[in-house]
Amino acid sequence: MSRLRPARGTSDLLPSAMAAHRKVIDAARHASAKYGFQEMATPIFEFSEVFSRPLGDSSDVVTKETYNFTDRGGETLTLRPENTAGVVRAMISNGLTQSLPLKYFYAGPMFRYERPQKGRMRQFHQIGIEYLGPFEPLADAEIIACGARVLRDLGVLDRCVLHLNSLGDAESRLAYRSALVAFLSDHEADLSADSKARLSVNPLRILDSKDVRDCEILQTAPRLQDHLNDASKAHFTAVTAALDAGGIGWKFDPLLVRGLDYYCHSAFEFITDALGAQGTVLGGGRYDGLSEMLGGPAIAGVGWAAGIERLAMLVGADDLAVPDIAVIAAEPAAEVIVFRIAEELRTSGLSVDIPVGGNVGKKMKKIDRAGVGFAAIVGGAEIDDGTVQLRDLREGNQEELAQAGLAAAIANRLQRR
RNA sequence: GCGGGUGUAGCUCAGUUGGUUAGAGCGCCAGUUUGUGGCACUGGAGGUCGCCGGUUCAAAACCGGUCACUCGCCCCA
Repeated sequence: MSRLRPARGTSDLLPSAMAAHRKVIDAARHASAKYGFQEMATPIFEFSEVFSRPLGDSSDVVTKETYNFTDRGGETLTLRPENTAGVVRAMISNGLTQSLPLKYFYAGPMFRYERPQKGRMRQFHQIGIEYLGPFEPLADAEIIACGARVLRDLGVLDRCVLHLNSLGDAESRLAYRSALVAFLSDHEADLSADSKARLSVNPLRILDSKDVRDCEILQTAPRLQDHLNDASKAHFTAVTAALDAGGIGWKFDPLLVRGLDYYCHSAFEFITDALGAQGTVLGGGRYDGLSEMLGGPAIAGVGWAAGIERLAMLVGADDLAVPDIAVIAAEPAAEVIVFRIAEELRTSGLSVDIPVGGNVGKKMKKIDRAGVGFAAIVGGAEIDDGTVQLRDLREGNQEELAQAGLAAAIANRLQRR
């Protein structure tokens, strides 16, 4: 075991892992483009206020999970723990509040200081979409539909259940919050230690406690859906009607409360039981208050993010890309010719490897192990004739071809496979 | 921050009640094949047994500490 290792909670993406990530990102990019989302990126670090102001002091993400640092100019910066705040900040910074609505897709690394475990890393990667501007419930439905399509295109939707809840608007949430606090205060002595602490800081979070006694108490607690005002009820009904019309299955989950403070109305998670304790594979909701919290105008928004590592574990990797052909010099005098042929083949669109080191046998062995299907061998006789020996490694046969027009001949044989 | 599990070759793992020079499979390198891969055979390289200390005539094994990884709690993607 080497002493040289990646920092805790980080890992290298070697080609096979990278291929799985690529597959997830490509699927999400294609699916979101069908809904009109355009790819963009924000910096991976921001002034710390970008995250601390909207996420709130009660959120675990900010209180204990962020990577903060001071740069040489004395600025206080934070590695992004999620990307929604950064996207909204970008909207405000670039004056795009005059160009609504905006539909953005992003993919990139996020950072949270946590104990790593299955499906959870300190540097992890997310794909996500943000739909900025519309307050209409159809926007909620559209981004959920987009999330479902990403999962379906990846072939994992049937292993996920869409959990959906409504947190209501600010008025409904406040009314419910006071009712819940009043109820739980009567049972405070029986609550778990964590929940006691949350009672004053972030009482809604007690709803998704997994503590057994907490769950018993919550059986008789006032319910969020009973405190939704008419506007909030209408919003939720419209979202679910659209999902039903679009053939998207969902499950009402009154205990689903997302961790970040700026959520309202729709909150949802696609959850799987195939990943151990980290079941949430894609989650999001509506965040109409976020822009104002950042000091911008009141602008509505809905979006979601999905963990690439978690999806990649569900999806598995494709085979790695292998060159179409290797061009082999049988003697030193053939090397420049081989190089010239390789460049010509690449110009024609083929992917070409030039194995180095050892004799022809070693080179053949190397490309065979790599899975290359064809070898073009050039030695003294071929130099004189302007030919190559084209060997088909899968069939085991070989023929002599002119160097001129070689690309077409190879393309032809690749087609026939 | 709190619990459980695991640390032996590049990888997956054996290693008996403590006992000579720590093993296997796969992988890697080389040869049988000096212009041709797979298959086979032969040989080779590669280990401070995570680290430090203790017990012992003797420790990969037993004890203590420590570090790392891993799975959970918390929270989330």
